[in-house]
Amino acid sequence: MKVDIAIPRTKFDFFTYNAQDNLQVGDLVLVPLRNKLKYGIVIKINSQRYINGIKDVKELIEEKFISKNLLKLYKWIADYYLSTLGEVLRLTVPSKILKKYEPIEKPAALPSLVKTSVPTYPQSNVIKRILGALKTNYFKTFLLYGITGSGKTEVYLRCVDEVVKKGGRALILVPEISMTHLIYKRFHERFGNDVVTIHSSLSDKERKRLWYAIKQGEYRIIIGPRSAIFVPIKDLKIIIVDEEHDHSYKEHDRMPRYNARDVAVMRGKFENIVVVLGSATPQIESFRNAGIGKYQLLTLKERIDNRSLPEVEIIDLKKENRKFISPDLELKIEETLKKNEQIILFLNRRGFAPNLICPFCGFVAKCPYCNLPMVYHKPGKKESASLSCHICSYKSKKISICPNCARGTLLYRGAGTQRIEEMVNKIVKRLALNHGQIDEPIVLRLDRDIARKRGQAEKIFNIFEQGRAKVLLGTQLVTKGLDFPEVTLVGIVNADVILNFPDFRSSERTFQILTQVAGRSGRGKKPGKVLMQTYHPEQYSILFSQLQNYPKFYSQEMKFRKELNFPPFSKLILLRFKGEDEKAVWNQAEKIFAILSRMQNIKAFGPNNSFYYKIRKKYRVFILLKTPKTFRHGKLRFLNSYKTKNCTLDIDVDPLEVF
DNA sequence: AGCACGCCGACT
DNA sequence: GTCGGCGTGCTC
Repeated sequence: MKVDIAIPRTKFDFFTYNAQDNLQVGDLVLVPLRNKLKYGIVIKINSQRYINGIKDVKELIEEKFISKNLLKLYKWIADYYLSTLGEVLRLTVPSKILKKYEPIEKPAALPSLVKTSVPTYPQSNVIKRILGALKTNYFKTFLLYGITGSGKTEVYLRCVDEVVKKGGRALILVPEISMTHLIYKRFHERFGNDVVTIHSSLSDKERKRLWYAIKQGEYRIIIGPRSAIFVPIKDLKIIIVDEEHDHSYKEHDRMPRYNARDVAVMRGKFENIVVVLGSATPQIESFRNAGIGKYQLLTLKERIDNRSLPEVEIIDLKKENRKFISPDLELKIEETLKKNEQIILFLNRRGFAPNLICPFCGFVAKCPYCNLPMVYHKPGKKESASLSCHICSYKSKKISICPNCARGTLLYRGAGTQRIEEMVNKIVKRLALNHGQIDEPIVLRLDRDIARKRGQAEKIFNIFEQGRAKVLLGTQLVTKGLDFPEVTLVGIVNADVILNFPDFRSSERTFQILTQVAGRSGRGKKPGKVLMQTYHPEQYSILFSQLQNYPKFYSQEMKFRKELNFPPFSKLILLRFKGEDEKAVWNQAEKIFAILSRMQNIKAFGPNNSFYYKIRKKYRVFILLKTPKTFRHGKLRFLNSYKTKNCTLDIDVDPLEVF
């Protein structure tokens, strides 16, 4: 008999082989491909496909390697994201197969409800609804919209507890590595060794072992980032997607460009289980889905223990004469430090200064590969002062004299986290605080430059949690999921960084990030305060994040989306053309644009320069397609063959960034 | 996507 | 003389 076999890390859906009759769909086999042996998964038996030169399956490795439900899911992903099964399986099957894995025999640890707390009334209402759905053993998706500090994690814990008691298993997706351990901590103290995290710093060997261990049911609670959605789990009963609006759930670099949140919902559908999407600032599409009944909306409107949301004050930077830290913010920082309370400062920009500019001729230091301004980084303990391209990571030595006119010294323009750190340290010094440990810094900076070192972020969070430092200053890393009760002041140094992106989601992202970071304030007994510095105090995402009013932001944003026919009113597909030969890239884009504009039900926009027109010497041009939501976009698959020598084409279904 | 084959520059 | 650079093209 002939069988169709999907082979991971190929760009095809499947290959056809001759085989014995004993093979079943889902089996793992070894097959010859291009005079090498490869692992593959049987996706169809009794294939009628006719093709020359069919080879034989070499060996059956493992029966029922992938379940039918998961295979259905993988096919859906390949289909929906215009990818192939071979590409999808790259994410789902360990690169080297472990033979004869023996699960460790461990006692079935009962959930240890040691640190259980009593849920509040609103929490228990929400929990009741989810538990009700769990009892039915049927697919249902909940959108848990709960404001910051309303205790969403407690809801997750309760639901997982119920699932585990009944012998089921739970999968919890979290946005990224830095957040994995925060959630892990909460689950670990409740469930002990039944919890496992899959984080990116695992070695291949450990990852492989975990994959098998999980598949064979060794753990009951699995926590991981977006790729964890693919892991086979026995008796899976619930999938929780924490901070469902987060952009790190979307893969944008390579195929398949999936969104793990949406894949989670589809997995729930195929496996007939419950999915919970949680957020204080749901993605517009998700809230819409709740509005039209596709998801069930659950709401937590209040903070736990009757704590109030922090008071948010806007500071108009137009009136502050180009100061990075306004007098109001400076005063508030001083007051808070004097009271010995903690501060989080947020600025979405790494480095010391985003521009190095000549005051005489206007020269700006730019990356030779991307033609974009280089960011000045101060010397660190190991690195010397440098200019760094934040797009391609190219680094060069810092220059002082203008290479263009040689008339004088280059100036720093703008401020990144390093510069703000310096300024805050000056404030601290002036106060001459009695800190006890002289050698420990009062101000901690956390951005990707620092978090790059393994375990460093965790270390910084721990120091801050213990109160050994008073100010935590950083980029997006300090906005997500942090729960430090002693923080009573959050300062947003520049609320506009994301707003200035030419993207239809820039308002939404601004609202999300400002609301999230504001929510870090006043989580303990003392009331919190937020100071938000902006050049656009009248902009609606700034205003509604000041009020921390998601529903109002949602309805305003929906008006704009409807007017311009953006999601959730349409479906987007982004085509990105890239190549070193500028002309070839444009030619190819024009050619495809002509084809697409003749197609029914597709509105094509472009071709346009990308916002980053050149990255690593490659020019970038895009076409945006808007289609009706119900449009079957599978017919666009033919675009995959439009790659040429000089021009590659990336296709992104449901892109989150359109520039 | 990988992985081989293939045809030109700097090395033991 | 070869090692290896990455351009090109194929995989049941």
